[in-house]
Order: sequence, then C-alpha cells, then structure tokens
Amino acid sequence: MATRGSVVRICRTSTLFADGRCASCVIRNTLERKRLQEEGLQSALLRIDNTSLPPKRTLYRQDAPADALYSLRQGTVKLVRETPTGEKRIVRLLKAGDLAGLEALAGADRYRHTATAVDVVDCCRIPLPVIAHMEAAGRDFSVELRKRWQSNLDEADSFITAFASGTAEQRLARLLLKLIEQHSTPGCVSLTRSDIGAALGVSMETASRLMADFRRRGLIHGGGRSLECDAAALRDLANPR
Amino acid sequence: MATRGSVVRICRTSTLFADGRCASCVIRNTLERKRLQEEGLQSALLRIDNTSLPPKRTLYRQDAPADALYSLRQGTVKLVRETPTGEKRIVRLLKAGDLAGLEALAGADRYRHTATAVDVVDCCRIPLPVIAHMEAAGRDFSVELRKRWQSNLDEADSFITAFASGTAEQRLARLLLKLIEQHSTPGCVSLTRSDIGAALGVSMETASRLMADFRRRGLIHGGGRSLECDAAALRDLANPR
DNA sequence: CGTAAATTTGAATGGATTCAAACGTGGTGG
DNA sequence: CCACCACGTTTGAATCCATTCAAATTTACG
Repeated sequence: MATRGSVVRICRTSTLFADGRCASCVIRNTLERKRLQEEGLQSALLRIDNTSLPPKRTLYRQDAPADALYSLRQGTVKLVRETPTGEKRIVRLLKAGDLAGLEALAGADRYRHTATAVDVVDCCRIPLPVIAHMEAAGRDFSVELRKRWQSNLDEADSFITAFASGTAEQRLARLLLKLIEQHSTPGCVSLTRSDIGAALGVSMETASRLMADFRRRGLIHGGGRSLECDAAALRDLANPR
Repeated sequence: MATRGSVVRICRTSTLFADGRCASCVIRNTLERKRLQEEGLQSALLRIDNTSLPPKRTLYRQDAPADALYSLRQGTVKLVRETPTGEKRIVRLLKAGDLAGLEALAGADRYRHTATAVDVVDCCRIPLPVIAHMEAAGRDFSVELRKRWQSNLDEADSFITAFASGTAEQRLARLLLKLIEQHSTPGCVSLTRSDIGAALGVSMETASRLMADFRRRGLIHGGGRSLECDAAALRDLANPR
C-alpha cells in the first residue's frame, strides 16, 4: 500500500466529514452519529489512511496477514481468488460503499483474495486495532457491518447465479448490465478481456469474440476508459425467453 | 414450518445446554457465557423452536418475509436461488454450526433463497425479535455472528472457484470431496442428480453420466442414504496437473 | 519509434447440452 | 398381490458451444 503513484491523505483534520464521499463509510457514519471528540479516538483516526489508487494497484494480497479493512469511497475493486494450480477467478466486483477484507474482522489471519483496483480507486484503510479500540470504547458498528457483509454475500451470489450460469453470451450481457447500473453515468468501467473471462468463467478468447460481436451488433460503443452500452438490448439477451 | 412430519421441541427447559449439538449455536454460546437467568430472556427463548426436519422439507422460501434466523445443529441444508426464468441454482450447502437466513439480520425484508433440508436436519428457528430483544438487553452476538457470516461467504466463494470452474469432472470431484469432509463419517450425503447439476452449473444428464462413470472407475461406492468415496483418487481429479 | 502487452481472428478439437427413449424403483389402489 | 403410475436415473445420438493452439493485428508506453 501507499507506494509509488498513490496519493495518501491522513484523516486527521476536521475536514474529515466534509467530504461527501465519506457518506457511506461504516466508521464515519457511526462516529458522526455519536460525536467524534472523546477518548483516544483522535489518535486512532490518525492511523486511517485515505488513499487514492491508480488502476492495477493492489490493496492487499491473498494469504497476506489480514490486518486491515478497506472502505471503498470511489471506483471499482476486483477480488481475485487464485487456485493452487494458478488459474485466477474474480469472485466479486466491489464498488463505492462496500467493504473489502471483511474476513479480517471475522478472525481470519490471512486475506482470502487479492484485491486490485480496476479503475481509479479512492479508499480508506482501517487497521483492525482501530476497530477494536473503537468498539472497546463503546462504539457499535454491528448494524453498519451487517449491511456490508450482506452486500458482499449478495455480490458473491450474483457471481454464481448471473455470471456462472447460462451461455457465455448471457453471462456477458449480465456483467455489462451490472457494470452500467453501478456507475450511474451513461458509460461504465471497461474491463480487460482477461478480467471478463476471469469473472465469467470463460476463456479470454471467448470474452474477446463476444465483445467484438456485441460491438458489431451495436450493443456496445466506445471502449478505452468508458464503455457505453445499450441496456435495453442487453436485458433481452441476459434473460432467455 | 413445523408442519406434518416435523418434530418440534421448544427451548424452555434447563436441558437447553445439556445437548452437545447446541455447542455451535450463536445464541447458546453467548448465553452460556453470560448466564441465562435475567430480564425477560426466558420468555424470549420460548419462541425459539428446535425442529427436526425430514429431507426435502423447506425452512423458508425465496421472497418470503425474512423474519427469522436458522441455526443448524445437524444435517445439510441447500440454499437455492431461482431466477425469474425458472432455472434453479444451488448457491450454498450449509452444515451443522452454520446460520441460514442471515439476510434477515441485515435488514432485508425478504429471503434471498429457498432453504431446503437435504437429509434429516436438526435446527433452531430464531425469530428476529428474539435477537433484537437480547441485544437490547446488552447481549453481544457480533463476534459469533461475524464468524457465521464469514462462513457463508467462504461457502459462496467455494461455489464460484471450486464448483463453477474447470471441467464438469473436476467440479464433481471437488463437490464430493467437500461432502465427505463435512461429514466426518466414511460416507456422505447422497445428492440427487438434479441437485448435483444445480450445484455445479451443469445439466442433470451430465451429472448422471459422470456419477455413473465415477462408479465404473471405482471412485465411488454405494448410494441410497450414504455414499462412499475414494478421497485420494478424487483429489487427483479435482486439481488438474 | 520500437518493443511488450493486449486484443482479435482462424481452424480444429473436445466437452457439454438437448431431445428422446428406456429403465428401475417406490407407492397407490384395484 | 399385482398392475400401474410417477419420478428419478441412465443412456444414446446429434448438435452446438466454448476451448485450445496458433498467428496476425492493434494498442500502450517508455
């Protein structure tokens, strides 16, 4: 973390809550409700890094010691699981408001996945001791945490039912629909062909062929940074008749 | 729930903690630690049903109001997600110690799946108000709950990486390995061909062909209630090399 | 501007699906 | 007790979809 290319700001100023993108943060939400200035919370907050990561930078790696949570403020993060034999599979695509690395809170000593920024990601790294300290001081994150945990579960379920069922064409249509709906803007993140393959459980070549096919059929336009899709047409493909 | 064929016992006696199978229960663990006899906990416990369900009985249905948690004491429960177009997919296989219906705790108003007993299942139905009441009285389930939540997440991840990746043969080998390791006895639950297909994302026919093939190759024996497998040989198949 | 990485495309192969039919098993009622 | 039906399972054959391996092409970037 916090290596070349990433911008690190420390959460120690009163502008803490001034940023609208903090709105979805577990920690902030709880603090805001209960007032900040007490006990040693100031020093605890000093250890929360607010970081901006360029695409491809990793937040944490599979099997590394799980010592922090990551609260996503902006952008998309992929959670990749690597099998002992080397093939990688994307098991979740997290967005603003989601928490990455929840296993750390459940007592796991290692991360289950490698978390990597897909586009420019803005996130807060929250070391476990910070959570422990706050809870010892009477904070209760449980309500917020449950929602984030459920959000992770829902996402995992989607990967099973939407991205690992049906033909490759259906899977891709569903993935694109998901990407555009979690972006709100007309465009959406443009994944590499390998990432699409790793998310859908198909080969990179199949992903490429299908994307090319979709483009010829006018279902998608553009590419590069942002991809534009014909949501209505994709919906027809996503669910067989 | 609690319809024909199921045995219902109510948790109101002091034999509550006498049963070894309660050992893994979230509620019990917490109560045991902090002493039971206080406030209105007795009346709250009255509402926890300890039920024994025969195979195929459902605990709850997808889209029904999510008003209770289920703590599994024994047996295997499948969580099935049905798509609007009718195809079903098994997204998790829960075992003793797991919690089903966690979405209820995260504020979801409907269940995300249909939960069905695969073999004889012994479970406790814990209405949400019971949890709320206990938490209001100062109970803290968060540590236990996080573990169960993580367990559900791990299970979902397995379904993506182990049961939805690779050839159908690899997937089946991995599924059988999972089933035997969570049974401890030499045998394991014998799933229907449709269930195997729904878990692996392959057709029922493919599941049947592979099971027949495994049997011819001597990888599995028996069937009916309990199935015996050659774990070592299955492990070779599970991971390509 | 040149090299490395990502993408596209082709052709052959193989795996899984679909549709169909046959088989077995358990349960019900005549 | 046996005939019969329902349901799960097995198996076959044709088809289709996706993979693999390979090569060509484009793109990104120092």
